[in-house]
Amino acid sequence: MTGRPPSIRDVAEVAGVSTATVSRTLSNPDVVSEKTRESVFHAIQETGYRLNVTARNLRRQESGGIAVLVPNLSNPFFARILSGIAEIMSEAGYNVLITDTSPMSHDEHRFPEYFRLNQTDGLIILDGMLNRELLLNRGAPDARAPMVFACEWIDEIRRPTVTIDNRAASEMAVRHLVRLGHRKIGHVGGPPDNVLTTSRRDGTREALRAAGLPVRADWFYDGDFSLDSGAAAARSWLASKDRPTGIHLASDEMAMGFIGELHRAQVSVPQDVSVVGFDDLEIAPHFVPPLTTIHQPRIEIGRAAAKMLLERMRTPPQDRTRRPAPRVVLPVELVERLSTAPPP
Amino acid sequence: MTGRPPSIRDVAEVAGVSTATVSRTLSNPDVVSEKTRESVFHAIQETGYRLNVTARNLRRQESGGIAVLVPNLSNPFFARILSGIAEIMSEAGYNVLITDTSPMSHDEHRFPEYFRLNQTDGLIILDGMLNRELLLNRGAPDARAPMVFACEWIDEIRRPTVTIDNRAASEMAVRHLVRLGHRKIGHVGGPPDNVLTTSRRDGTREALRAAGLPVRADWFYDGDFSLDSGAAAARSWLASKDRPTGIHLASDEMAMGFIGELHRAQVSVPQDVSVVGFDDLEIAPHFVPPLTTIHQPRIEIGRAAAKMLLERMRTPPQDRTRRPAPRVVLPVELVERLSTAPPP
DNA sequence: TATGCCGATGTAATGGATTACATCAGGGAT
DNA sequence: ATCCCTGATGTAATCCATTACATCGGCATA
Repeated sequence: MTGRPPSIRDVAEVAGVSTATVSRTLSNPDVVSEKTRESVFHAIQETGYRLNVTARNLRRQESGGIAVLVPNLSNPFFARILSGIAEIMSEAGYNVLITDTSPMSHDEHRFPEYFRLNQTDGLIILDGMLNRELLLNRGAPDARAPMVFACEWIDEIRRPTVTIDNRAASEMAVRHLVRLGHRKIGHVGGPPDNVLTTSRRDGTREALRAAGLPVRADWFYDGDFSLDSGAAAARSWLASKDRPTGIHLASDEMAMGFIGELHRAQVSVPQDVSVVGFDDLEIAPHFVPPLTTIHQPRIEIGRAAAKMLLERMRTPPQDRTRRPAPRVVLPVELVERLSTAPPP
Repeated sequence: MTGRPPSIRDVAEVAGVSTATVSRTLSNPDVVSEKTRESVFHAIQETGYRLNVTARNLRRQESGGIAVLVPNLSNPFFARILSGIAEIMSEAGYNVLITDTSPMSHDEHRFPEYFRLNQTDGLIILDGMLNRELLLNRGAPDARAPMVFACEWIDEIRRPTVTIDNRAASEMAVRHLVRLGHRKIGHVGGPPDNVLTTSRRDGTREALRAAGLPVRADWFYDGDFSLDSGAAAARSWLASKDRPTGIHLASDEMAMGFIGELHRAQVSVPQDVSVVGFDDLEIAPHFVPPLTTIHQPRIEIGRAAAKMLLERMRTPPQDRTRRPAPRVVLPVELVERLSTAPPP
């Protein structure tokens, strides 16, 4: 009874037209006469026909999907960015393949799989630490593949980017501490080679310098954006003699890990030390204490990246390389909550 | 210079064999002679050939991908489950399409898109509130499509499931409060019709009954698993006269929202009220105070669901409907941290 | 009436890999 | 020497939708 699913042929037969007409009715309704159009739609109803996307993709030399490369899916920071991407992309009829790159970095072997030709029509990259050569040479998406960076980026690779002004954002964070009266201000950065780490650290330094405050190496702790690394930074802070009274951490997760660890040591925020995070995760306003932080418009970042990629996919390759890669910078804002106060 | 990418034909030509042999070399190396195999591999190297997955999928009547239906991507609970799924699935050569169902529930219209025939070879469903009929009748994955449920499930749909024993888990949570000496215990549940809500609430009731404690309707608050709903529950708690001294909330996010809101009202946990969550999110040990909660083996849930789906996809349809749907129940444990203490 | 054009539709090639079936060569058995 | 069998390989149909090109009918203009 239920043989194979109905194909365009069956529809054509029922409607009494050729397969070409059915196809046209579906992808370009205006070119067929109204009478035909109706009988085709009717035949589609009757047969229960559904387009075979794979066949279309094969013929059109597309894949119907795009891939998003996320450095770490467990980081809640990315969820809303992905929502934004998925929203725009599925509206445009694309599938969104989400790929966590963290296993790849250690297992280069599997990497090119994700780039198999025809596997994806485009790439949104949220991970600035991917192996450059791998990205450009080996795996199939040769230098001409539509590709946009969001949040993070890679300097040597000239591609459209959607970012925020990380430097200015960290400056804002630090200025806020300065404004509250802090004179001893520290910083916890992300992983060493990350572009965000660099810009945020530079912003922090710049703001300190502008305020005439010391930039002390022993007040600049290392982290990796994770909760645990925030806790580790807290331990360093506790261990030092001359402690900063205000700290700006390059991610909310670190800020929360930091505060959590201090709490365990009976040190309270903001009474004993003020904390400014970065990201404004959903949980930030619910944390104890509610976190002062830099708000990133994450859904917007995702949407903007998706739109940019769509545009990029629509422009023919030769035009693509010619024009300079557009750079969108979205605005951020400081959200003042209760993890900051005047110094003790 | 760079025409279209090399196809199996080009390889065949270079290797001096037929396309059939190339295909066999790739998908079934044992049947070709060693000499041929070598020359084919060599030709692949030389031409830079990559398999066109779309063509293979068309021919094999597969899609090469599976879809995961997540109720809410922003909920950090799902990240590790997705990691587990992706790990197993990409090992097996499948793409993983992650789909947030929250826009769908309101926009039924778009729903069937995701189920287009040949769009996915299987489904992992983490959302027990999907429209049953939609799932079974309309969209293409007619009743025979490989489909497994994880975390949540739908009673009327008999499919393999990977779950935890939610009822027993909540019993554990409540027993812990009882053991600490609490006699007035409340509960905050998830969204009304959710299967998890029901089982966890039942577990809570059962444990109270077993301990000879009152099950008071005014101590059972409504929530929806979100941070905000936890905060709302806290406001209800604050507003009531006769307050429970211990609360078990059906998700960590709610527990954190609850604690955060209480903190704002100068009520502290666990001094004034003890809190037990559910899930053991990454942030739970870093929260202030560190959260006592039920640990769910989330990566394992993801892995198990993926393995089950793979097996399901391998068994022919007729066998599939015949055999009873397997049910895997993974163990949970109570993690005692600092959000619980004896009652004031 | 003949010519030309346009809109609507059909015909058939195409995309790339898979695989049922056909073929062929070589070894072993009689 | 003949026949059969087996392992290796080739031939060609197939999966389904798309689209360049061909065709056809009808209307308008000369």
